[in-house]
Amino acid sequence: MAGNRYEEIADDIRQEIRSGMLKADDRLPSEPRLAKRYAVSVPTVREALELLQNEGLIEKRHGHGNIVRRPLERIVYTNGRSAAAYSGSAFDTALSVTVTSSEITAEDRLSALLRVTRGSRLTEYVYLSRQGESPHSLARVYVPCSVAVLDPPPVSVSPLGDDIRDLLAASGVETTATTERLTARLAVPAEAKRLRIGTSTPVLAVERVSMDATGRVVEAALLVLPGHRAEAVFTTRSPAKELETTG
Amino acid sequence: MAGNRYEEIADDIRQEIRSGMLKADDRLPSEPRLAKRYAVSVPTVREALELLQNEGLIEKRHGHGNIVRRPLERIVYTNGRSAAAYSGSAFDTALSVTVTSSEITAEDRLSALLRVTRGSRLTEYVYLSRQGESPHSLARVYVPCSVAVLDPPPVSVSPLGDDIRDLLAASGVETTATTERLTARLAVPAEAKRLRIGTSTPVLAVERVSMDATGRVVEAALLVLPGHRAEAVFTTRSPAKELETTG
DNA sequence: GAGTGGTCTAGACCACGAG
DNA sequence: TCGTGGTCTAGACCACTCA
Repeated sequence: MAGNRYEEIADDIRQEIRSGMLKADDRLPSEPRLAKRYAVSVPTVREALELLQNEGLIEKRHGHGNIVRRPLERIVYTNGRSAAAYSGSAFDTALSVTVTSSEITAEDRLSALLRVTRGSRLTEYVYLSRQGESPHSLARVYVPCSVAVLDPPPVSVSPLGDDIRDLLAASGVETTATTERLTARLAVPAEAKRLRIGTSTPVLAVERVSMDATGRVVEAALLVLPGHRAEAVFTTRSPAKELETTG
Repeated sequence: MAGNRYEEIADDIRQEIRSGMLKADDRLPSEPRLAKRYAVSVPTVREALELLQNEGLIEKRHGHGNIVRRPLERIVYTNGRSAAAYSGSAFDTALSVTVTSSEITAEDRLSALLRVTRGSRLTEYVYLSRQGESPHSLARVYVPCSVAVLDPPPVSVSPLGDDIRDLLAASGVETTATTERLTARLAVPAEAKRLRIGTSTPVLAVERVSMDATGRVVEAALLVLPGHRAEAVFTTRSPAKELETTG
């Protein structure tokens, strides 16, 4: 089926995980040991493990071992709101979200995203959600200080920073339009470290920009969602039906 | 900066491409030659080239060489419609789209997607768009035979199969809602071969489902867009304003 | 300090593509 | 046929984790 030796090995270990022979938090045999078991060299084993890492089945820990991951909650991002599938009782640990905030200066990318002049002051909120020990998703939310200066919510229930817009609304800044730009790319090293994934793991990257009625950007966010546990769902109703009614 | 040797090498070659020292369609020196130039081993060179392949800068051709890619048009998928950025005159070759169709039987995944019973008959349209010699994007569109049997458009201008919905509308089947589900993953071998990308290249995968007013699924599509040249943009207006009017 | 994964070496052999 | 990339080997050396 899979002509490559490392794919066969990955299939075999995947089977051991799915069948329950290897359980969550178990440590795989060391890479030299796996190489012996499958009668291959260590780099071949490592290629197989890389596949499993990219699927979210194992976590590689330098100096420690290759660990079977607990199944994590899927991130569902629906029409501009996070709706992490709180799939009832399927998970023994709930999501926890930590938020840190700091004031920063808008540089090239952020000034373009928020449509403010370079050097403007912004508040940055960094949302890191965890499920048990495992980092789950990463969101960075930016609000120009000229729009509002909010108290940072020390503990949030919105892993992707949705509550910022609610806080803005509470202080009189209404969001009337949100634009999301989604791309698929590999994790950059800093993200990989934070989310405990590999640099060959695909992520769904979301740029979210919220505007008020005057077209002013009131909030922007950069979301990084590991590909193997994230999906974005958008529903559009009655498209292209305005052709007849437009004058 | 980048502690890894292969990242330094990738940076160097990237620079040569961006600066114009290496031009589109140029063949890089062979991998052993590059290894000599950088005083590293061939596998290290190959890791560097893999990075460049994943960024869409080069194309690896087995038995032939590593080729500098022409810059390709970006795929912009906006609110359920493809709006490939025909960026004016920047590209010397236009997109061409070839469509092939065949009648198939709905299996597990497709029957669930289209909400038809397993074994139902479907028409499958495969859209492969190319820019010059390079495959650009891949779309598979499915229409249940119970909904309509359309003439396949032999040449299309919609690289992502949008015209199917127009054809459906022309035959009296109106689409009133479209749901897109987007994920980031690595290309599977079959896709990698068709799109001439690598199996470590991230793709933006889109599942699109279109329904008519009765909730019947009239069309579904599976889109595969190479991550380095695709983005999906969704705009939502006045969200969460119905809270006060709902009883 | 013992054991682990991370990076890299210097080859071998096979499969593919073009002349 | 020959040069290319694709896969794999059998190590070396370093960096990290944990007892």
